[in-house]
Amino acid sequence: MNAQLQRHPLAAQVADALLRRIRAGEWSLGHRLPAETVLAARLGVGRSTLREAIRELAGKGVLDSRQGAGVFVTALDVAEDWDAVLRRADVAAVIEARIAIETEAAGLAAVRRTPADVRGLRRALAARAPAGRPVEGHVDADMALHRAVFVAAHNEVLVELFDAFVPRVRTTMVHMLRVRPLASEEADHAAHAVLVDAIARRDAPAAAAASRTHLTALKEALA
Amino acid sequence: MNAQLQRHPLAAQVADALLRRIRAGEWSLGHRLPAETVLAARLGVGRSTLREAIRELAGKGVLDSRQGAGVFVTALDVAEDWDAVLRRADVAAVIEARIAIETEAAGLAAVRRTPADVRGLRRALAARAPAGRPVEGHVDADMALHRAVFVAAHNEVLVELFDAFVPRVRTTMVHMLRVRPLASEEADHAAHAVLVDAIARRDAPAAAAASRTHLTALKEALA
DNA sequence: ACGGGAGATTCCTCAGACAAGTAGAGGTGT
DNA sequence: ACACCTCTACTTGTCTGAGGAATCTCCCGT
Repeated sequence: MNAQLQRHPLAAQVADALLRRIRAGEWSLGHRLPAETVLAARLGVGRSTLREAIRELAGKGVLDSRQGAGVFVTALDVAEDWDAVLRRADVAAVIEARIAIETEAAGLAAVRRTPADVRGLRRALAARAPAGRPVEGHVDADMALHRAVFVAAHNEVLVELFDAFVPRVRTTMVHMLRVRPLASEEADHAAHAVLVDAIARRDAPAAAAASRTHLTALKEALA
Repeated sequence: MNAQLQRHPLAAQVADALLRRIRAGEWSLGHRLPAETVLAARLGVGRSTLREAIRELAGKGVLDSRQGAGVFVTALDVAEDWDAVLRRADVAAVIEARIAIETEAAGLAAVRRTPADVRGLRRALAARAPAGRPVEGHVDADMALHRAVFVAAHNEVLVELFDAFVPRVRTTMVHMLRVRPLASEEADHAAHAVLVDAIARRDAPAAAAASRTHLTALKEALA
């Protein structure tokens, strides 16, 4: 009953318990759950708490409640979220995957970039420059520049992949920069300028190489 | 589904409204929302209704509420289903993303492969060989070989990425091979053998290059 | 300048009441 | 016997009020 770790709110605990029982097959797909008042009493929680747990699972797409009819099971398990996979994974593995997609994106961007893309890249590069800001601001500006590279590559799948990586990479970088700030702001900025210039002059190998060098250094800094 | 005819409960409407305002930038990433009592009054709904809306968004991973602190924005949009993204995306874009992760994986595999990995690769290569089978069987054997490369790279994120790509790539390849079978079975098999050999003798550049030429040819065949 | 404590703020949980919607039982007319 | 209608029991939806627990802020003493 009383779990030693109470850090999760009761509603979240109830949601977990329900999901576990659904997975176990207690209520199969399409089946109706017991009425809220009954289920709440059986679980020993208030009806509001149970309702919030149901809402949480509804948000995940597992349950669906219809007024007057009942609460129904619409899925047996949650589609695994990429964010969850990345959170669980090793930081080095995440960076390696990022190297994979970003070097390729840099090469494609050098080939496909439009004048508007180049303007966007230069603007993001300039926004990255100011020093002495809070760490979050710097990291966000950095992320914006890297995203601009993917946009210039004109490949929606790669952009989506990068976006999936952002939350995990962002928190890791913020944490790292707090513990150990960059040795040289200028060198870091110069490395990014090299990448943007390579894309601007359509030099695909140079763009890919610049991207790889930068990210490999990042990987070693974080490992 | 008859979602368009269904009248949404108030809580669901509130959840949609909140998500829309979050996307619009009214509350940025990491920012705190107004207190429940304030927000409920402003929206003209009861606190429990607002709380259920918050729970629903928490289930989607957009919001996170901490007792005593407040409700915070943890993501700007809902993690979209990857299968849906890939289904919608251009085939060429999918293959390009696959090139990105697979060339990198081939290079890493050449560095990190264990003797067991090499055995697995050779077994998968042999299983790929037999001709005159139904198309699906051939494609599945091909996928198994490519997956073995990712396994040998020892990077869980890359493996997960490949697995996410499999359904889409598989159906496309099956379709293509039905319309226009391979010109030369032997040449195709030889290309894969080159890749496996490069990994076996720890030649990372050769492995990456072999992977890239093979997949680029595939991309042009499908485009 | 630094640490500690009290108060304010915020979310968490419960209970009760009534409204709104659904589904099935049972009656009615043909 | 069959189709249709109504009525009722049940279920979810919404609101209000209360008190508890966790957190943050600010002031105070050292």
